[in-house]
Amino acid sequence: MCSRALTIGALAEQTGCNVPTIRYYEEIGLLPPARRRPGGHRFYSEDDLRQLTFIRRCRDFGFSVEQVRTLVSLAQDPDRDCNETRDLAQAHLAEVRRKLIELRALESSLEAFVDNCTAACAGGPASQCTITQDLTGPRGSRCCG
Amino acid sequence: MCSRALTIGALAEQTGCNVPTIRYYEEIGLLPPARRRPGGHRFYSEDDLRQLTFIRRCRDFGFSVEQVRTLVSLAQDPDRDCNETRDLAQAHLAEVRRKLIELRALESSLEAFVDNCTAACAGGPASQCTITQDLTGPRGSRCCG
DNA sequence: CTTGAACCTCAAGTTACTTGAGGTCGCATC
DNA sequence: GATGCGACCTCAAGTAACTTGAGGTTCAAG
Repeated sequence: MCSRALTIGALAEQTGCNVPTIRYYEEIGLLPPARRRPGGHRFYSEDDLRQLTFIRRCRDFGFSVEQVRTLVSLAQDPDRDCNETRDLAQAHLAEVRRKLIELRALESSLEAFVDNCTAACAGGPASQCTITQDLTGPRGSRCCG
Repeated sequence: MCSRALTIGALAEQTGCNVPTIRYYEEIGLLPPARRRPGGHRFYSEDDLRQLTFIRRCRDFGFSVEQVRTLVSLAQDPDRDCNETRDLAQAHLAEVRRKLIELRALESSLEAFVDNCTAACAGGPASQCTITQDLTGPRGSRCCG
């Protein structure tokens, strides 16, 4: 036997979750109800540790809680097809790639803003700042053009 | 004079915001209270259009509503220093770069998962899927190792 | 036996909106 | 002048995924 029991604090530490987050996961049914000590404190096994590590990693990897719920049930049901898991991961990969494209565009816009402002208007009034003007749009203050 | 008045619907269309979002921005004070027709309907000017465009663009660029609030007040106060605007943009740029790094790491992990699963276990039970196993961690099901 | 950290529950707060219910306005048509 | 109907109105509640707070209990050490 090797079931060192973990407190919720120890579990939190080992998984990188916060304590209230673990209780929250239990509340929403992402984790099964924890076993309890006579006094009411939760305790956890190594299996629980593995399961929460899995969940935590999925969340780190950007899966939504609902997606994680699916992944967990997939991982626990030996009859389910592994293609489902892969499809989920693949859909998620596509989403990550879309975000990457957006973020890269955002990065160069911001970079240009900052450089431009430093070069052109450093220290002037904010209403004349090139960043503000770029964001206000090319129409400027013209009217009924 | 050139003040074509816009309905909230037209404003929404031209800025890319949803109608309830505009009302929400008014409610939280990001937009000033709109003027009203006798019947109670809101209407907007070209200036309002420019201001909401600014706000919308800031949001698209990932600034939080609170940051946008600051940017708006900077843009409207001719006495404020433009360096504040630049600093905000720069801080935001740094954050975008952090996210980019994370996302790139995430991308390659997911890519590896998917490729691995396709190559190694396509169609097998999900509990044996390489993705599931990778996410469960290197410890596998060993105990007290 | 006392102290203090860690635990407990329950409720409310957070961000940035979206959705829904139930009712009103304005404009075009008959 | 009635009628239809789409766009508008308000107010309340829902969403994701937690976090924070209040107020009280348990456990382990000294």
